[in-house]
Amino acid sequence: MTRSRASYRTIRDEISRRIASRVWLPGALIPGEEALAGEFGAARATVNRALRELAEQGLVERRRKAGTRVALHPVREARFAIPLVRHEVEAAGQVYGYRFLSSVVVGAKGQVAERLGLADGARLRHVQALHLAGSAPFQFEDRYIILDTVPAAQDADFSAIGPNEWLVETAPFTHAEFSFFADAAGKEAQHLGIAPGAPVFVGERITWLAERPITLVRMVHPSRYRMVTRL
Amino acid sequence: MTRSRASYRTIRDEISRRIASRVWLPGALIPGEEALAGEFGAARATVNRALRELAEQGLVERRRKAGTRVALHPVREARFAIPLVRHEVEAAGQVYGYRFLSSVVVGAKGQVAERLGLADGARLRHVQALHLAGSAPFQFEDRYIILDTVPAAQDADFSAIGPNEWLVETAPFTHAEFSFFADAAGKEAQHLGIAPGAPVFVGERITWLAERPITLVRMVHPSRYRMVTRL
DNA sequence: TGACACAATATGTCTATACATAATAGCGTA
DNA sequence: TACGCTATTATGTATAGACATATTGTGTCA
Repeated sequence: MTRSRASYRTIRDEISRRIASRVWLPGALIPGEEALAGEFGAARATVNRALRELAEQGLVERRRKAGTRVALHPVREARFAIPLVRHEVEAAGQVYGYRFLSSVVVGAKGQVAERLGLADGARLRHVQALHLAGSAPFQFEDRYIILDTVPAAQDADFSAIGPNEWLVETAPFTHAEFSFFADAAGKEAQHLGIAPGAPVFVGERITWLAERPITLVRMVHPSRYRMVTRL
Repeated sequence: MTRSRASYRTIRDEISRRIASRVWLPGALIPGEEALAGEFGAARATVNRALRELAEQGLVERRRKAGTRVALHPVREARFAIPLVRHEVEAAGQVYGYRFLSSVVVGAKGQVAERLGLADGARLRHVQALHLAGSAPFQFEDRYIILDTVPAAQDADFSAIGPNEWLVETAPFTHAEFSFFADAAGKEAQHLGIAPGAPVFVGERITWLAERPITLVRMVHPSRYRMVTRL
């Protein structure tokens, strides 16, 4: 009976349900893997996988010897996919457009040098481009590429393919830092077709290849943009 | 030899390294689990776990029978922790302050009713509050709680403890939708101590308990706020 | 009483094996 | 050639058993 195919999914969802329905209260210790394995008629490894996923979701906290307890303040995390702009636009059912604006090689200085941990004067390629959804501006891209780390970027042609797309295929990264915030539109206002000072949604990203910075990019969206995720 | 303690971490990191160093190029098929198990002197299950994690990170794509290949456009995902405001402020080393602003029970209507999938007139408790970091406004919270789903919220006292904190301990959620965007400050400007129309960073969240909406909240931050994550 | 060592314990990980399942590739037939 | 069935194959999941490791709690000794 209940040849219930006690898969780790079943177990995970059932435990999740018990937490949601307050059978197991926040902070409470839940039965050990062995006990649950008994209850569900599964192997401990199966229960382990179920609990491990719940812990990743932040629904429970696990500690050796201490056991598993329902998270008191479920510090859950939202996950946002970071796709290519092109894919993002196309996924919304619109036609992607790309407009190259400018490119120049400069020496690192000031805030940019500091944020990248570079000595003043390190050579950077500074690229600006505009991404369109249909005929409407979608994202203004303002990017610095560290030529020491990615020498090939020196001569890359960004007039047809965006530097982002070029980079993901050419220079994989190992670490990254993302930050998102609201700002008032500055010089990019004209490219985005909005008034100077209008609110914009800014995403900044720095990527590294094992301690060496690859690129710093500032992606500016008009305020109609929404970054959405579900869980 | 290489009694190398071939843990799944070791394997995962080594594969990750090979991808980063372009030993295995984007789009390329990498050896099967069996082969890798052989190479690393591990069981297939161990290799499986390593690859499964890499797939979750978006670094590789796996399909039955087709095998595992290096993601062409690594659609990686950034994960943002969604902590309690209080913890967020305290983690920044500042003193958390809370100011209750208003609370009223209203009937659902218009956009709010629509977004929550509620019939017009469903009873909601509408709460407004301000969260402070030190003496500076940190977040303006504008929340609707669906009383059908959380009857206890009818009489809860939000003058000392914020509705967010009350909810996470009282009404765990099973699903959620997050969205983030930039906007121009409206009526909340005065509470945040900024000029009307100044850019603000807005986080909206809807949570559900198994198809039943719990709450809709709009969290408004002054533009100095940054949402940051690393990976 | 306090500090420290140690045993007990729950989770963490690995192995070997088996069967399940999705998806491809190839074969045979119309 | 086109279509559809089938065998094959790589991943997906489950199992029992074992050992590893972190952490708690206890007991001992100063």
